[in-house]
Amino acid sequence: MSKYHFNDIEDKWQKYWAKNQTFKAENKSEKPKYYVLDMFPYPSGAGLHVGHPLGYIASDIYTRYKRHQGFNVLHPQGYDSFGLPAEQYAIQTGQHPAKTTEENIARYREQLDKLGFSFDWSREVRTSNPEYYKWTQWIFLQLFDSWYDKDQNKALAIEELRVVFSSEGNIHVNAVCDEGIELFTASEWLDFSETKKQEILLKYRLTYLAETEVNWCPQLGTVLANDEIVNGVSERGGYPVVRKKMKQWSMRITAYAQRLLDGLDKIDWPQPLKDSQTNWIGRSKGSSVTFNVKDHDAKIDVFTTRPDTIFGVSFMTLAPEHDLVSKITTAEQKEAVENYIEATAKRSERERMADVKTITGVFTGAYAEHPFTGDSIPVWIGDYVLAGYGTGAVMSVPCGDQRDYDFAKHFNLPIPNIFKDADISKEAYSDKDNTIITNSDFLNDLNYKQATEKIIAALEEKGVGEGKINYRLRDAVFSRQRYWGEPFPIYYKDGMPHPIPTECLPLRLPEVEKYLPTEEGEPPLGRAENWSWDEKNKKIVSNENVSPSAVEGSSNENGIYPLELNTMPGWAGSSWYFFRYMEDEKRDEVFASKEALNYWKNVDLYIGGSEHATGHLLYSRFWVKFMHDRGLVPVEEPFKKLINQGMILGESAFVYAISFFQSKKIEDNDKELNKYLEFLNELPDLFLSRNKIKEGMKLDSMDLVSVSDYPYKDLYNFLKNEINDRDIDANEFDFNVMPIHADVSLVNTSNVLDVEGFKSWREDFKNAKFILEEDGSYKVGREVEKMSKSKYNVVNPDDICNQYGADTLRMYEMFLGPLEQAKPWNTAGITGVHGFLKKLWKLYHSPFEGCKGDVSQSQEPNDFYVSDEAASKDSLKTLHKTIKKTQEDIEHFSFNTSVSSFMIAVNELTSQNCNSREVLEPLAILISPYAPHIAEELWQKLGHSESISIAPFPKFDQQYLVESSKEYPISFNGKMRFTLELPLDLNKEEIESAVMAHEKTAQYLEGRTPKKVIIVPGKIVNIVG
RNA sequence: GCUCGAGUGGCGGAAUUGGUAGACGCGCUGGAUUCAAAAUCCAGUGUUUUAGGACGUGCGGGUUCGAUUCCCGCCUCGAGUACCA
Repeated sequence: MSKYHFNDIEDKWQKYWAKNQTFKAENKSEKPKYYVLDMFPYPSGAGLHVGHPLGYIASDIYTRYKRHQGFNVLHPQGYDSFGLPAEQYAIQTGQHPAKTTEENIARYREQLDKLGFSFDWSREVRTSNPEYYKWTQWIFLQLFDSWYDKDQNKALAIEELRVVFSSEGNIHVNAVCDEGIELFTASEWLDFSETKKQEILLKYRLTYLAETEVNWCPQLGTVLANDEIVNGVSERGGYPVVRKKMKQWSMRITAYAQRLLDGLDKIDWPQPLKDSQTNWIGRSKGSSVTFNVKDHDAKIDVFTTRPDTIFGVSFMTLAPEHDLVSKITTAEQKEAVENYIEATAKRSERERMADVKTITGVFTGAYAEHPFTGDSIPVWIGDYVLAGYGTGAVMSVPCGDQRDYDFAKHFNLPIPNIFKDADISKEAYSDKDNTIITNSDFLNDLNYKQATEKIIAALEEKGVGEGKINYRLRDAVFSRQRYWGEPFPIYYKDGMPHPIPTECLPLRLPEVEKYLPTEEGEPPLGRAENWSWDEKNKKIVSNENVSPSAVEGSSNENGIYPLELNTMPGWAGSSWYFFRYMEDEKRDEVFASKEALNYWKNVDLYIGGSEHATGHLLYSRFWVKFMHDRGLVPVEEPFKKLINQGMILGESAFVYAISFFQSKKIEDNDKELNKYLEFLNELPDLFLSRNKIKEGMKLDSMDLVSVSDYPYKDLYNFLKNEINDRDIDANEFDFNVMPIHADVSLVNTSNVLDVEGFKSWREDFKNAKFILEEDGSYKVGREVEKMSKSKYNVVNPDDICNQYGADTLRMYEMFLGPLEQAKPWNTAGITGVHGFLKKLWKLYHSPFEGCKGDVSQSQEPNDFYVSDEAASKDSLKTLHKTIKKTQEDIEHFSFNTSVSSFMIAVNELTSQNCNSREVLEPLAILISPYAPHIAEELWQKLGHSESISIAPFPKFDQQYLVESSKEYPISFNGKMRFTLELPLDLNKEEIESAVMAHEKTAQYLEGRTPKKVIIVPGKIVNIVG
């Protein structure tokens, strides 16, 4: 008999798809295109758990649906294969990261293949492959070769800048560039040495080398970008991060701040994701104000969002790192200021964050001059002012800003009030909307908006400020002091970076004998012996050939120069990979051909986690905008629609370890004390079953509980037994309870622990003892947490596939709940979905009693059998209802509800004894995006020789759903009391008379006359009264 | 603190523009089948009750004939962000 042998079926079709290249996308097609992409995985050594494929399943369903709809779909997959974990592993084991990466990828691929995804693997990319990173390096050089023109609001070739410099100097150049660039004329430019020219150009390049304050992580031995730091520690590993000045490559992403903000309106992304990018970019509108420092030839520039409060300034605060500090500090204050700077530099970022309440600062002794009143304003330094934001200086208006207020209170500085009728005795008044300015000269009696307009005009007229927009977004540090990343195609000549000619790319990672920094503190590439560039012969040569004179730029140089030792960060390769997939044939010649780029354009649907909100998703948008400016790609946004899949959480299991402590008062009696300590030392590990823990008891704490007071006597009895005939009192003990993760595979669905399995699970639990429930079992506690190896709550998809099949796993993951929501995994529930697939299988096989058609054709009971006779009206209704629902659900990414509707359909068709081809054929297509293997198998049995994957999606026909009557809910005062079946063609009056004539109506009215009768034909009847 | 999201049975979750709350599945209870188990099938399953009903979508108000859905005010949980001038 033909049972549902899912393992055989799935194996068969996975082989068939691979062999026939069923899912290969065409770059030339009559069909409309559609591009579905998953955020590509980092191939970690741990392999996949059931949480990882969630997004892949969703995108695969959508992909397969689009194919049924007649689209030419591009659905590729690859690996983000450069990264820290492989390198950390290499440091520990000495294995080349390329090797472990290769192994991890093989494992990932095997796991992915088992799930039946319809990826076009012929287009796979790996960011660590030289054929791929060749183009990452190439794009880097394009950035190196570009500057940002604010007038045209786009990136232009650096060559154009040289032309402008040669003809008119830099006076009229309006570029996004380093601050404080000296002005020069055309003739001065032409007289500059080439090195000087390079130095100047570097200040304009979109990727540039500069001494910047970076986040340095000593444990990882590398700098980190802002988005790689979570709560003041490194995202990977959780190591502390300190601030340090270093010469680093940076990306001038700030040039694109406004466009990155504006572009958000044009893309269909989840609002929370857009919000977090908006916040990250952090646009604020205000103005700059310049204050002269008294008795010094110095000016303090500040940025403020409240220029209207300028008459409320009572002091100024500089960041301790501010350049002016050393210049303006008076002799008397010198020592205090220096001590303060030293103290703040020592504090790590984390300490500064954890401790926002302590107010610290020092007076510099200097005074600034108020631009309007001419008053003297004391200049302080304080670490509440950040060096990296705005100008690193603020005009402090204590009456309007809470931090300034707190600072003023703490140091007894004056708090002048410039707000009409505002109470500032307890806190600052920061309510912009109800502001009326007073005590402010020409701003008196104006509101916030009027005052702001007027003061900006006044500042501009006086030449001491202007309206300005400020962004929180910083330029992105692009150097990493690591091995396993893309080498920069850069060498250093006379201290200036020079690009490797593009025809020489890729610049391959050199071999090193260790993956650690050098003894001199250089990055790992400093260990490479052949890591110098021969400019004349255009090749990599041994470092021995570099003559010291070459580095210093003397005249007798030999043309051989040292190569850059840093590598690129993880986001380099992931910022453009979606374009690489578009190209299938000319990958050697271009990163992607014009034809491919113009055909596929951008990703129509992108699915991945929300953790990439301010990293990958922002950098990709930046690179795409840049590439668009330089004419490399036709689009300005990479991902048209984006969906964040929610995390699948694990259900951790806990056992409860008991620790005993002696509580007997023993005074100066070592012997007595030792007796107890010795006994405690010899006690085996003890675990308490879940229900033996007193309700409300504190776990994981040092609050001890007395054994003799504990309501369950098991602990006392345990001790008594262990004490045996020793001279120790079992009542003289306290204990506490520590929950410990147990591996979920040791626990069954009723939360009962496999005690023997647990003892052999870990060596240190070998002799463990257990206090069991009354029924003799050990029950674990459960808690929903992130799925992770360290919490022992990982469920492996391979196991699920072996036991239930990939189709079941796919459907179950969808069935768990809405795609975007986080939800706990519970293996127990999978039987429902598995049972559904069995029922579906049966629908095409078992000749039911009373089924239509000639049953004798079927040779055996349970053989495949589908009738060619017309389906019943009910079955057609079921089918079309399901077509409608499925289509709507897929288009709204509501995959959980469509699984329900399949279940309903199969339940209904089963009870209708339906076995008509007319219904069962389209049903197979409907289900095929979700459960492709079983659908292919049924499709083949239905007599088709081609894959079901391109069968046209069934057409919904309204006529099968037309009802002639409706079961009306009859409500009294809004409460439904009974239902009444009435023809749908009745008008309001007819419905009313039918309802009023009904005996139950009279019963519920109890003789009252209805005040009102609400009738919505086809919906409801509500009687009020 | 700020921004965003979410609160519905024992559990995961349904409910189109306000119109029969709890679809579907798990779990649980009872039954059929079986030597027994698995598997399968059937029935029941929000709470409460004096069996008519009453109460029920985080809490308190409001709009409405009618509110899980709309409005106002709170509470709790989760995510992001963190002195941003």
